[in-house]
Amino acid sequence: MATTEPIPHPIPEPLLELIAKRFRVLAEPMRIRLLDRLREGEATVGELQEALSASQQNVSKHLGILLEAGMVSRSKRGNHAYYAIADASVFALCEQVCGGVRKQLSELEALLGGHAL
Amino acid sequence: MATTEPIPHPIPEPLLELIAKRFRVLAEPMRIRLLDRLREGEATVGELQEALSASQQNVSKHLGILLEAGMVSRSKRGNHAYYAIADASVFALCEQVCGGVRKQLSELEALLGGHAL
DNA sequence: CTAGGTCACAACTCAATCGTGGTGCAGTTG
DNA sequence: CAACTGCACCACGATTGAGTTGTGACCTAG
Repeated sequence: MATTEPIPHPIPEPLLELIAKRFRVLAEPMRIRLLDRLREGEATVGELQEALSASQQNVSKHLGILLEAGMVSRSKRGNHAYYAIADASVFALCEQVCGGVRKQLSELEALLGGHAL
Repeated sequence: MATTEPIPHPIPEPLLELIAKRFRVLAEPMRIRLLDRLREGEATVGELQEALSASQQNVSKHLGILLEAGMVSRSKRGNHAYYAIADASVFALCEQVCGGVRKQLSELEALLGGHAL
């Protein structure tokens, strides 16, 4: 989209921490599940709570983290809070990671005798 | 490389944890610095230790984590252990994240008065 | 105004992890 | 062989984050 060559070589410290922080946000299965569910469209806390079989407080907390990271947006309508994907680029990230995971799994399968999953 | 559309919609649990685990590996500034330094080519633990101003044990430990994640490779030659990038796709990830960070920074700058970096 | 439902915040517990110090092992040198 | 160097493993505080419980704020309905 924009400049695809943004990184100076010795990555400066503050940028380094921002990058790590962003990775850390995605380093939790629950948050990935939330994002994955939000892929279908905006949803309320209650809907996400039920879809993921998690507690309301936990869902709210993780949504708060995703919100602060700028990955989702919140719009309060009436008695509900609707969350939606704000930065669709996270899916590109996930797919990249999935590629790496796939590669790893393939190697494992090869070592184990070539059986599929 | 391979299929670029690998993700079924409700991401299955085990895959979910693998993805999160991979993100977690990159969620540490020290490891990103190690990868960034290894971008120049293979290096020994001592070289990395000096380049990053970190303790030998810490460097070795993080390299072990990166090694287990399949992101670097180790080759022992004589009395030294040479580490090198094994999965160059991690840089694509970092650049994607940098894109997101840039966007965030731009928005912040816009809010603060539109000054450039 | 009262009752019920939805969401967010605060405090707590528990597990994982970072960094360090100490130590063992392999390889090199004289 | 003996001493030294380079690296990895183990165990220990100390910090961080996830998940739960409890509670309060806000909106809606009757």
